[in-house]
Amino acid sequence: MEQEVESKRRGPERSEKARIAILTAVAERLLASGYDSLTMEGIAADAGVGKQTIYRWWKTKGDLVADSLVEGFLIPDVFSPKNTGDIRADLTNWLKTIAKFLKTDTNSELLRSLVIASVNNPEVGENMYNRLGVIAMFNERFRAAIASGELPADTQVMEIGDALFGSIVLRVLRHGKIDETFITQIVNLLLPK
Amino acid sequence: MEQEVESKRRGPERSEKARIAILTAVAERLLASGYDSLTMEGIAADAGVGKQTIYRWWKTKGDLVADSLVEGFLIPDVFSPKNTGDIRADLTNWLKTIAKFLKTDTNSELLRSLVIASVNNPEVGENMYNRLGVIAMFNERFRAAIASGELPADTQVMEIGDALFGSIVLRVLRHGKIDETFITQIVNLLLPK
Amino acid sequence: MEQEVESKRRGPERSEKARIAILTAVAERLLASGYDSLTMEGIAADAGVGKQTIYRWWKTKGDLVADSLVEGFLIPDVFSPKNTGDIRADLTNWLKTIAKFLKTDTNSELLRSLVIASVNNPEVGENMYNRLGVIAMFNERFRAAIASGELPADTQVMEIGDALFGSIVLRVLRHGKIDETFITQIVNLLLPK
Amino acid sequence: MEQEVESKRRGPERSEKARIAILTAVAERLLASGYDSLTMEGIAADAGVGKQTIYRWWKTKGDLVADSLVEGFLIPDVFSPKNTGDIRADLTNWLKTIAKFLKTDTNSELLRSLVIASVNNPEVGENMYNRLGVIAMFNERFRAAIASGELPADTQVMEIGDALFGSIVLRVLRHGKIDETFITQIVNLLLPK
DNA sequence: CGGTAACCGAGACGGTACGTCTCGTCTTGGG
DNA sequence: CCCAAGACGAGACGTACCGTCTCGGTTACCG
Repeated sequence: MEQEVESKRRGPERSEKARIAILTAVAERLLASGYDSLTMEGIAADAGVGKQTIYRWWKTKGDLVADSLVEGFLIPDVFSPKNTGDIRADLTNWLKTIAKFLKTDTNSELLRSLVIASVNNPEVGENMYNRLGVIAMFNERFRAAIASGELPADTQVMEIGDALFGSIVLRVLRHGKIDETFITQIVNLLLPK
Repeated sequence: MEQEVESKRRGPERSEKARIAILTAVAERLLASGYDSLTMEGIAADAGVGKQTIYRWWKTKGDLVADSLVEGFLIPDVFSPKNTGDIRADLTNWLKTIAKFLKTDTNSELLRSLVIASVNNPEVGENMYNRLGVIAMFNERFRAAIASGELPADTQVMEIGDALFGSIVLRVLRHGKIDETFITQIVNLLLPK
Repeated sequence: MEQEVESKRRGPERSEKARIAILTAVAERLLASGYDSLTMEGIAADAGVGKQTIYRWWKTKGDLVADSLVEGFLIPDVFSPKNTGDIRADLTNWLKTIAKFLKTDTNSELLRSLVIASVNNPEVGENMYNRLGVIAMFNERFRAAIASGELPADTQVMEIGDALFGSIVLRVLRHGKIDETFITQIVNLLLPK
Repeated sequence: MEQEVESKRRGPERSEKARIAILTAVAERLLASGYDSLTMEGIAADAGVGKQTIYRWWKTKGDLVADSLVEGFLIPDVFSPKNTGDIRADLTNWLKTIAKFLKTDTNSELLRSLVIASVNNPEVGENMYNRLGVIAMFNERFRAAIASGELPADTQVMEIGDALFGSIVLRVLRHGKIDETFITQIVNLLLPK
């Protein structure tokens, strides 16, 4: 991950242009041809940057992916669940957004790449949760539903979250579809009326 | 994957000794230091085999892992669920076996390696299900429970399976524990009394 | 070189068809793309022959080339010098035949290949002398000229031969021309009127 | 006013240490065991260098040999012919130096290796001429002899050179001796009194 | 205002591994 | 015992990247 800012130093400041170029190159490569083709030399070439500029600010490939993810180069900002007061409806709608996103080969391949990256760097996994709104859905929306009495206080929130997102990951790993039937079934299973 | 047997050809037959040596080497490397250190040259050296002998019979690294998995070099034969007539007890016991297996760093690292391998080769994923008894648990034990009336006929068997195994995979990816608490909670969630 | 025939042995006799196919394949490869592309596997494939059949009868690549040369697959039978009673005229005519032969890229490349082969197998060099008529020219035609009194008895026959053929080899090695001027000059130099 | 046309390159300069190590390794391998054992991997290993560093600067094995030759790693600097005013004596002495050099198996094997290398790279042949003093002998010493009237103006200098050096090459190819008798005879033949 | 420390691009370096090719030997089954 | 086929252990080929190091050039603070 990126280093912290020091108090005062000499010399030029970090080039924002280079930083953006690098994270953009990471995203383009990842989306275009998957994790295997994500080479440091390729990124440097695409970004028009020296390799040292990459290694100066990121230690590993996983850090690069994590950062590119955090900064929104990989997954759009559309996965914040709404709160209409109906937890089942909100969950279903959120799942539909995810299903739509994963419908393209590019995006499901991206998710597979992120799974690989998260093996080498746990931060990738965490950020993936964030970008896809998993945290927002379960840590916030579900907690709110409990607070409002819509759900019982002993609801196993994180277990439901893992079961739900785990189902999705498994399906994507085996190139399966995330369709309406699946959404209905999984919601019924994990959030019975 | 391995080629099919032809009708009749001339020349020496495939060396079983080499085949075993290769699959053993794959398993040893995978268990010892993960997917990243699984190099074709290393496998060949460990197995005392020419590289061409590997490429003659397997096209990709994923094929090697899939075969090593299928032939039982990676995961032991201990995950067949029992049928005591009590589906909750049988599921819980099966989960405990898996939890015990994944308790060691070696084995949880192995599962992470298999997840990576399954991205490049879907067969790895399928065979992982088989070896860990996921198929046996859900396609057989659950079906039997439905047949015996222990479970309702409309039980979403595969959805439960994915949710359960997906939870485990997610937990292992983020180096989390699979403990008794988790087992109790997930069973309660997915198989309510 | 090929093995000697034993007195009596069991089993089928050596396949003449295979022998010819192999020597033909050697010649074709050598003429088509030079010594570097002369691989044992390529020869076997071209000849429709098992590799062992080659190794059974020839020990080295050089032996193959030597045999292909001896049997006339590489250099045609047109280099026997005539004896018109005029040694200068006969030598000049013989040189013109050689010059014509070496005019094509294929043949000059062949000679370069034979030079390489002769480094690994001296027999190739000797047979090259034979096929190009060097032996016939100097060991026979020159001796005859001495016997008939056309040349002095102390003529350094083999030295002249080496000087002449050496000039040609050097020129071919450096891709130089063997033209009429060269022939006139070298004859004047080595066989002064 | 002169313009600074050369745009200075950025980045590290070529490593002279690596360059010398590589050419030395080429020479050692060539002298120790001939052209066949001259492998790129072996050179890289001997020189303590990555293979890419070789391929970065030399395209072929022949280029390596040519460079090693040019830089004097293969043939010593002792073949400049003298000018005593007696061309026959100078030629004879030069030939004796060469004969002495070629007396060892190592050096005659080296010459055979250089002949092979020159087939793939004409520069090797040219540089061999230079290092052995052939150019100096014929293009300079002979021209001087003509200028001083010691030799007739129409002397076929290069033809004599080729005939002489060709004789030597042929003899070395067939593992023959370059002895005093040979030298006397060839000088008498090509430079009659 | 000159020194100097950290930035940048480029890219050479010693390495590892890739997947392919060929070597020479060995092993089948058929003639 | 010959033959075609071809598997085998071995190892070189030339390429792609790795992560480190070294250039010359460019800021931007600091004394």
